[in-house]
Order: sequence, then structure tokens, then C-alpha cells
Amino acid sequence: MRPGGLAVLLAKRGARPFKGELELPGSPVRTNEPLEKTLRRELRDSAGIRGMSLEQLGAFGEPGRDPRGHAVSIAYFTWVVAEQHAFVAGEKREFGWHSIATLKLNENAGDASPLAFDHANQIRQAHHALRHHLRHHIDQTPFELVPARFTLTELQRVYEAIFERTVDKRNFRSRILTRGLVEPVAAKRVGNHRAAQLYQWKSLKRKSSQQREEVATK
Amino acid sequence: MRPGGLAVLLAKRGARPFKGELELPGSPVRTNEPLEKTLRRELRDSAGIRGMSLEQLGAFGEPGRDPRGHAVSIAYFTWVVAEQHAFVAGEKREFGWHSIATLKLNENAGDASPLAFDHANQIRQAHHALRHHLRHHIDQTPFELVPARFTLTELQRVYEAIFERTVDKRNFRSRILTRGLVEPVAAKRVGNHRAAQLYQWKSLKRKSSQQREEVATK
DNA sequence: CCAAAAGTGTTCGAGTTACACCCATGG
DNA sequence: CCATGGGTGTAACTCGAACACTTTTGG
Repeated sequence: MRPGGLAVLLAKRGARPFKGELELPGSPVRTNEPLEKTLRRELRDSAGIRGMSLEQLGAFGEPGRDPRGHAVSIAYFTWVVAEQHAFVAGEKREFGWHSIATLKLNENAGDASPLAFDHANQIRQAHHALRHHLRHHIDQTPFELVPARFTLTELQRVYEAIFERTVDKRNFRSRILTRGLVEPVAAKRVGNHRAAQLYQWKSLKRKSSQQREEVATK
Repeated sequence: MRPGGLAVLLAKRGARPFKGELELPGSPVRTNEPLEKTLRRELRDSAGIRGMSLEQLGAFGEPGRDPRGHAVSIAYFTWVVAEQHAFVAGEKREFGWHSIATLKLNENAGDASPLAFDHANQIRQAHHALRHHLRHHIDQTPFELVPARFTLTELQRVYEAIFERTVDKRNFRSRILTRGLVEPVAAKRVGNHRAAQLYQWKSLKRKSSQQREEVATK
């Protein structure tokens, strides 16, 4: 996957229904298992991925979304640097990153998308929620947008991928810097052309994925 | 309930656990029943309330939130003009409006709140979500904030109740009016002192409670 | 030396905030 | 006539958007 690309981690279904189609990873919730933990277990056990923050997207419970019978799913979403969460190939299921562009989620006309169940819909909603988070709660997103140390251009590429448009370099940099979200580290990224300043998130300004408390005054 | 007050519709539990404590209305989801419909059925059957828009708050599935065993609840919230959704007293359960101030939800220290299960937490989150909605999606809230025809002061009182602070009259009015959300009707509210202009929401600017489509450019 | 990415300021419009006085009406 | 709520404008500030050139480096 090219850096900054917007992609979704999907698995190929091995069983009916929707055999051979792509689906979001998931698993039935076990008794006395927190919802989030269910997903972490599934990601760990069947793809070897662990340690990301999760945000709840919502519950999906329309009858008919699962042909086998009425099922309610609780969906979570996150954003990670793919290179830092490489899945273990073929451990249990066939996982892969799928570019959101090629999934053609917005073909609301035909069912052109190769996605099982209502997962195309869930991905669309997650994309919205992600943008919403970044637009309104940048200062407390738990998402792993970039590696620990990053250049501002790298961060900008991520924004451009998520919002699916180019953003102005000067505006972006001044916005990020004046908000005091990042701080420069004593190192530069060399190798491309002119060396670029590396930054890191200012510590503890960002929430860890447990509780939140919205500030009343915007 | 006094106009503009922020209150929650609660029922007194008749059974253990939490017998005698207050709880949010709810009911188990039936097979092949959409989640929203479950709640509408419950509100209709046990309180005689119907016809409000619902927004999903999220799923709550921590083990231990129900002492009887692991249970996952999907919570919804809305905002209505209480006078227009009078519940039928004593039909099945003992319902009542409870001022959010007297519920003491923010006593995060002791468990002073008389609420069953994790419902105090759910109400707190719903309050946040409500504010968030009004702050960011005023032009498309499906909520019934005020009766069909209202004065700007009445609308302002609702905002003040929800945000729990006073707002400036001139700023509020110009904001509402310049956004073109409301239009004056050919009538005034008389009786208090100087007669007040009545307004109504501009038709079809506001979504009905089915689908949404967030505008990308804020 | 040149291609490519890094880095840097200013101006404009829109929206939000703070703030004070006159008007109409009912009692 | 007076108490009460209805109604109005302006100035300062903040934030986001548009926009172009110089600097550094590797090849």
C-alpha cells in the first residue's frame, strides 16, 4: 500500500453466505466478554494484529443484513499505520488491505461492491466518523495517524487521504503548529531532497482510548 | 416540568435487581425486529408515547453492567417537547420526567444517583451527544426542540437548558436568522408582555429520521 | 545545475463574542 | 406608570481559505 493511501483491512470469506466475498473482521461476542475485547481477540487470533485503539461506530441490527438470521453487530473503527500493524498472512483467514477507492463504496446504484453483508455501509459510515473525529476532535484523537516521529508533510498526506482532497501546505502547517499539537524533535528525515524536520505528538494531550470528557466550550 | 427544563423520561423498576430505582425505558430485541422498532414498541406499549425521531447513542456491553448476566444494550436518545408526548400514567410502568440537575449525574465520586444499571452513564453520554448534534448539525437535527410554532426566546431557552449556560440574546437571534433555519409566521404570541413574533422551521431543510449524508465541506 | 521537496506570511471574508438601550404590552 | 419580556447594531477578534516564492539537498 502506498503511504497515505486509504485502505480497509478485509478478509475473504471462506464460508457461505457470501463465500469468496470480502468482509470486515469480526466474531461473535462471548459471554462476559467486553465488546471491544471481542474484536481485539479476533484481530489477534486470526490476523496477529494487536494494540490499536478502537472507537465504537454503532450497532447494526436490521433484519435481513445476515441471510442466516437476525444478527446484531457492534462495529468499531480505527486508523493505523498499516506498516506498523502488518497482519500475519494466512494464519486463519486471508486478510488484505483494500483501497477504499477500488472498493467503489459510493456506487449506491448497483451492488457493484464485492462486500459481504452490510459491510460496505459500515465502511462508509466509519469513513464519515473518521473525518468527523479529525475535524472536530483533532486534539484528542486516539488514532495512530502517523508513526511516532513524522514530518509535517507526512501528516498532511494522511489528512489528504482521509478527506480525499488536497490541502494547502501553509495553512495545514500553521494550523497544526499553532494548536500546539506537535513538537519538533532533534532530528531530520534525510534522503529525499531537502531534509525535513521531524515532529512528535505532544505527550498526554491526546487521550488514550478509554474515557473522554468533552469540553463544554467547544 | 417547567418549560425549557432538561429532564429525562425514566421508569421506576418494579423487579429486582435495582427494584425501586429509576431506569431508562427499554426492552429485549425480538428476532427480526429492527433495533429502533424495539424501542418504539416499548415506548408505545408501556407509556403510550409514539412518533419521535431516535438517534443511536451506541452499544453498552460491559460484563457486570447487568447483575443478572452479560447483556448488551443498544441505547437511543432524542429530545422532545414533553408536553407534546405526555406519557400514559401507570399503563404498565411508573414513568416520570426527572430533571437532569436533581439526578446528580456528575457525582462521579459516590454512587449517589438513584439510577439502575449503567443508565447514569448512558444519560451522561446522551447529553453529550445531544449538545454535539446541536453544535455541529443544527441545520439537520431531527429533534423536536420546540413546538411547531415558537418564539425565538423559547428556542433560546431550550438551547440554554441543553448547554446549561445562558446565551446572548442578540447573538443567538442573529445566528438563527442569518442561517435561514426559521421563518416568521403571520402570528404573534400574546399574553406575557410585549407580543412576540412566532416562527416555524423552514420546511424540508431538516432531515427526517431515516438516513443522513454529511457534507464534506463542513 | 536542476529537479524535487521543505519551508515560510499576508490578506480577505465569515463567523463568534461582548456589549446597552429602546419598545410594546399587561396589570 | 412601571415592570417585564421583546427586539435591535456594532466593533474586536478568531479561524479558515487563497495564494507564490525561496531554500536545501541528492543525483
